[in-house]
Amino acid sequence: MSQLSPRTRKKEARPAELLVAALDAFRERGFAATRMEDIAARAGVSKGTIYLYYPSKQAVFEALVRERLLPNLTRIEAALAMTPASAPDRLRMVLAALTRVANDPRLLALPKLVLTEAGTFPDLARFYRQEVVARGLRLITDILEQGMQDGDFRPLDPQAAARLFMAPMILAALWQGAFASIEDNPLPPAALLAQHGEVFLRGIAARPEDIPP
Amino acid sequence: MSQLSPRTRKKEARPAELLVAALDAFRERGFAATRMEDIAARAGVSKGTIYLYYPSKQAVFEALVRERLLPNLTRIEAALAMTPASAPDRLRMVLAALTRVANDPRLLALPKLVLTEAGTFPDLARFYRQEVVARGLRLITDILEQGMQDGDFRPLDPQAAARLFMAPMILAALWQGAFASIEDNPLPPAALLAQHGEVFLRGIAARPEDIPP
Amino acid sequence: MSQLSPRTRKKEARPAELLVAALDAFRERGFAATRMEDIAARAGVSKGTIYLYYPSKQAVFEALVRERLLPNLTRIEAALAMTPASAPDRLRMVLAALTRVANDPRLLALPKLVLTEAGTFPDLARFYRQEVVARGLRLITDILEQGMQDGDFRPLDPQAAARLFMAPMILAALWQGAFASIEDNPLPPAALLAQHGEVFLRGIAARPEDIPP
Amino acid sequence: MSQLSPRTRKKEARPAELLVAALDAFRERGFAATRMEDIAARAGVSKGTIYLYYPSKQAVFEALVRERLLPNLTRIEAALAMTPASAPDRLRMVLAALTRVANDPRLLALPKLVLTEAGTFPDLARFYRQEVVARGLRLITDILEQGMQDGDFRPLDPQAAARLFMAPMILAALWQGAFASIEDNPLPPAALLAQHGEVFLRGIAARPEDIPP
DNA sequence: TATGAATGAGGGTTCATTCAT
DNA sequence: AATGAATGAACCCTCATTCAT
Repeated sequence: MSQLSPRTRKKEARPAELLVAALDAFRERGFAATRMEDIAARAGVSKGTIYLYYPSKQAVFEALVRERLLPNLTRIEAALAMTPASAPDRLRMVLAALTRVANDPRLLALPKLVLTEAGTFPDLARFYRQEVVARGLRLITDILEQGMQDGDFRPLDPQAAARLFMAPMILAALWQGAFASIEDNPLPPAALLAQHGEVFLRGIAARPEDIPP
Repeated sequence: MSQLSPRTRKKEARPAELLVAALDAFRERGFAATRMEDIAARAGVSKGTIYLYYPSKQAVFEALVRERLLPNLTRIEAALAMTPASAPDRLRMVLAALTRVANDPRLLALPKLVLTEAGTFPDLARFYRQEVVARGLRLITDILEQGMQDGDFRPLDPQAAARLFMAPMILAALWQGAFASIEDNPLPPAALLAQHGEVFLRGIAARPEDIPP
Repeated sequence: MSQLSPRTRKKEARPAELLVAALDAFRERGFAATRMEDIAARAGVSKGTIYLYYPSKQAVFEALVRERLLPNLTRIEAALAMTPASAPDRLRMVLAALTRVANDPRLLALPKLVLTEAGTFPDLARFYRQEVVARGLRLITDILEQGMQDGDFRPLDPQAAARLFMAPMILAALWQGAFASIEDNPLPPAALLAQHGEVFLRGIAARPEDIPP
Repeated sequence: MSQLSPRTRKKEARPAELLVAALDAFRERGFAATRMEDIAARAGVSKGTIYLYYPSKQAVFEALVRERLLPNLTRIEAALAMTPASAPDRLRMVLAALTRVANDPRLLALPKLVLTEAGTFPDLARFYRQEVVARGLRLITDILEQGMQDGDFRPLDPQAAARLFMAPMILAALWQGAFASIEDNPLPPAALLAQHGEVFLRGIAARPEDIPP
């Protein structure tokens, strides 16, 4: 992999460069309003070059989701598998990971784009539903169920509670795209998620008085 | 709806008919992908007729927000102004109102559309930001501050907490558009919001043990 | 004709009112850019009413030319037929008539409109060519030939000279439409035609020194 | 013109090819009635190609005026600046240049188009007024004033006389577009201008008897 | 006779995609 | 592999004309 000559390595890097350019373009204008020429210009190549690597504009979008979002999810899954932490602490770990994502506007843009464009691209929505959403929700429901068994959380519908746990993240993602440019005093995503951790953990705790403020 | 030909139906009903048709079309395909002809066909009129009532596609969208979403907000504001209820009960009232909206897919589609298309239509985003979001958030922050003063809620950042309170509503709105068609066993918005009410109220309560489960 | 009741007279006047409105509209925006609704609004009627009197927009235009331009031409022909004046004086009479037309922006607009739109309406062009241009040129060529016979004018090609005699009139007509609105110090048509009379009469005179300055 | 396919022809020639095609199309149908597709078909390219070189239909028109009409004017100005000829001879030079333009139907179509469409395109009218009309009139008024000083011309209003000098040219331009196709025995523009030179020069001469017939 | 809501063909413009170089 | 000129389908909007009242 790293034995390749610079010339070859450059060729290999091209698709990734294109995806970065596409992500920035999509972030700024949305999928529909982004022209292939915009992406090409950002990547410093010509319009036709994109088609050497991706057969269509939609394919660029799909590659973006596939290659940028999933690795983050996999990383969290791995970290959780290795730790013996309690359910509340695991939720805190997930929240910390989400906060890292939320602080990177590029990463934060991906869920927003998917949600925004899912209606127009059923294939993408299906892929995202299965590969990202389902896996992400399972992560949370597993923790919730463990917490209920351990007596840390009171009885909950894990499906609903898992979605509630993710909701502020989605809100933060959408907010940046929708109102970022016109918002006078934007609330930083990190502050939102911090408060969320407190409120949510207390809200589901079996003994709320034990939760540090 | 009516079997009468367009020329014989009453013209006063036309704008409302067009908005309903437009909302259904936007719900199904999004704003950008909806053609004026789609809206016209749904309304049982011809393309040009729309322009007798709205000067552009964007104007149709704006009318939709203005005439469908704002009245609901105004109604809640009025109801809250008249009641002597405590802060927690006020939050429950708002949640009940949100649940009513969430159970009407047409209404629920509007916030989703705005969030989805806001990037492309800064004017609309600004209008929505001021007339819907700002007013809605003030509603919640007022309640939260009252609750803190009354000793019902523990100390919170009202700006963050208000957004957290709304987050599941946004999630429900997005979910239906993005994944409704492909979701195997969708979680009803009402169930999500019910659980949210419980968790959130406990999470912010000064004495969580007083909150009924 | 004048025995009709007011109610009937009003109906009879409708077509003429429409033509006046159409002329004003055409003057201001040209034929193509004038909408039937513009004409209707000026005439104080509704769009559909125009179609009760004229089957199409083009028909309105043709009626305008037919009923407004020809009578003026006929009047000059009649005046010339009755006078025993010399050829130079006849030319001066024609010029005086043209000056009266040139001072009435409404009348002046008609030749301009025809010239402007003739390319798009071959039927109209043919009618105008035969009924207005040919008759008008014959008027002038007759005078020029009389003047040559009488020894007042030097030998000329009457076809060319007749067109030269009319050229400044055409120029004045076009000028008002094309540049009237942006011209800083417009030259009044009457001044142009006055100078033209002098220059042209001297230019074709057999004894230019006899022409008063 | 070339039998090569558009993709193989040279791109440098494209703008000029498009202008020729556009001029022919405008000549035949006028600006408003010409569709971009007409121009494209004449140029042997597709509709979209035009937009690679000109941002709008109006821009095509403006380029036409700018690149076809102005150079002719500049050429005359330069020629006059270099010659020591008398005022009458200068007028003859201008007339010769006008005759060359008048003999080229394509060139002759441009002033006609501007005059015809000026009402609808104020920007174009303003540009033409300043860059073509004003410069052209100054050319003539300068000559007229020199001629009056030299005692070659009798006292005149130079503004009016300059317009009178141009009037037959305008007439010729309009005539071809308006009636060319239906005229039975058209008078060649050259003959008209030749006679005009004679008549006008005699008409403004201080000593008409010196003017050769 | 008069209205004005409704129609729908038509055209300017955009842009994802193709392809000759 | 890379280019970028060329393509042409698609879509918003206009407005002359129609027709039920």
